[in-house]
Amino acid sequence: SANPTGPLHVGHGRHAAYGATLANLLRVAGHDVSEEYYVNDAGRQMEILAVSVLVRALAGDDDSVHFPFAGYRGQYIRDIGQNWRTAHFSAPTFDIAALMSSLPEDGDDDRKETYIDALIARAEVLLGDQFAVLRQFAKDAILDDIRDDLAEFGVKPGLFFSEQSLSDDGSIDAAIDTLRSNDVIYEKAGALWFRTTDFGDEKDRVVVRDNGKKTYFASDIGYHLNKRQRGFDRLIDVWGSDHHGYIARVRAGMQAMGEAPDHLEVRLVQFVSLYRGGEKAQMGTRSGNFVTLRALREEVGNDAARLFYIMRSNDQHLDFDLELATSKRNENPVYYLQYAHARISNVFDKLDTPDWQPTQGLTHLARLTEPQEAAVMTQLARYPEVILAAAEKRAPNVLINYLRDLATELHSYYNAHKFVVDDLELRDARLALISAVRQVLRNGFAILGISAPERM
RNA sequence: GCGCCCGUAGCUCAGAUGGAUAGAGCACAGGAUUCCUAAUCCUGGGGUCAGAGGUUCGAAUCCUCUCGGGCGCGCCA
Repeated sequence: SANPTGPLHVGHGRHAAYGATLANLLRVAGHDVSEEYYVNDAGRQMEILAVSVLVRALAGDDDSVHFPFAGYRGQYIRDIGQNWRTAHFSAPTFDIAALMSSLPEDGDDDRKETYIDALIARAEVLLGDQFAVLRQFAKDAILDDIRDDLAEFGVKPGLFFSEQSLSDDGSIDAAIDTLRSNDVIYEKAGALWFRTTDFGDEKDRVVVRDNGKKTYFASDIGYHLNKRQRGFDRLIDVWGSDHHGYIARVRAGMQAMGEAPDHLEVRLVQFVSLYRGGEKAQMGTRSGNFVTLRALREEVGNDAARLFYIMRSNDQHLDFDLELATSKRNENPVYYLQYAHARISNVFDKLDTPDWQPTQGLTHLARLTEPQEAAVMTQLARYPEVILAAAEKRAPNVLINYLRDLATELHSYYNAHKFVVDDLELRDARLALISAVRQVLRNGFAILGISAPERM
């Protein structure tokens, strides 16, 4: 999931790559898998997004106009503002001065919260029904961008699930009612609390605030219950590691609903640091000046991005070296793997009998007696167990390590022996073997979401 | 203070369920191309597996503590 308040950045990319690859892996291992992207489109952040866009729509590129400290910045906000104005606000009924007159003082501290709330309230008054239209417009624009970005990255969840829809269709209220009837809800200081301590959490948690608004946690319970009710046995969540403290309470929520705790499995993804050569690249989120997933993909390509993101175990910090990802040498695992595939393809391209079939070699496999051939065959035989182990451990990097080893054996074999020899029986046996290697590489690449180039 | 993740070669990292002399790439030194792509391969030096205890016939792996790094501990999302 990610907040639809701006483009995906490099951190989100790792989550997407991990989740998509894990889904592929589980599918190949025999599971029935559905992928969902949870959209955090509820609450105040969408309103903050709306006013950020509104300020830009009214101020244009006049940077002398004050921009709220709590607002979302970046070129994309300007673009959406411009588009919204053209589509829905071509004849403004008020100007920037009216929007911003006599608001409390803004500042880069606690004051920004008060300020942005006042600005939202003002915008709602001035825009009336149009405020909801604006909010929807901004959200759709960003979600469309995220969807396109992910699709280009080979990540295509079957469902983008809206958090807001849980409030709209009463799912959250229903969940809270269930909790109430299970006697784990109580009221304190005007808020509704869920006694998660009954289920091992370290303290109880608020589900409805004293201002009547539901917390993010309430949505979480509603969402997971909803997913269970849609028939899914096992829910695998991919979260940022900074959310690890939430596992206990969400699991408590499931248990209180009468769900077995092991129906929910949470996989944490650690942070990504970008490097360019030896130097750490800027990745701060301040001023909207972060590195987007799209920029990263454009710089290193989809294949390198997909592979680098999941090359390391997901619970380990990732140093993503942009120079390494584009280098065309052994040090770059993308090329190393793909080159093995291209080399094999090239052998078949050069073959003077283009209709050659692997079955021709199967009856002569006993001719494969070289140590490199034994090594390749041993490695090939491991593929099924590696798939199962990687799926079981939820660790796509296990598959990558395997494919690297397979590529190594292939490259060594290639350098030690010629495949297309005059002895046709031996030739056919060798071609059958490398044809099998090519197939396993293709299968593995498909799981990893990277391409299998015929030539490089 | 409490919780989660982590600490393996100069650098980036593999080493699931404990098992023989701890592996790879980069970097460093040397070598291979009349032959299917050298984006490759082969050879070599380089490690007290953060430290200290413990369990075990056997520990990088399991347990405890210490040190070091990252991230959390809201009526935020």
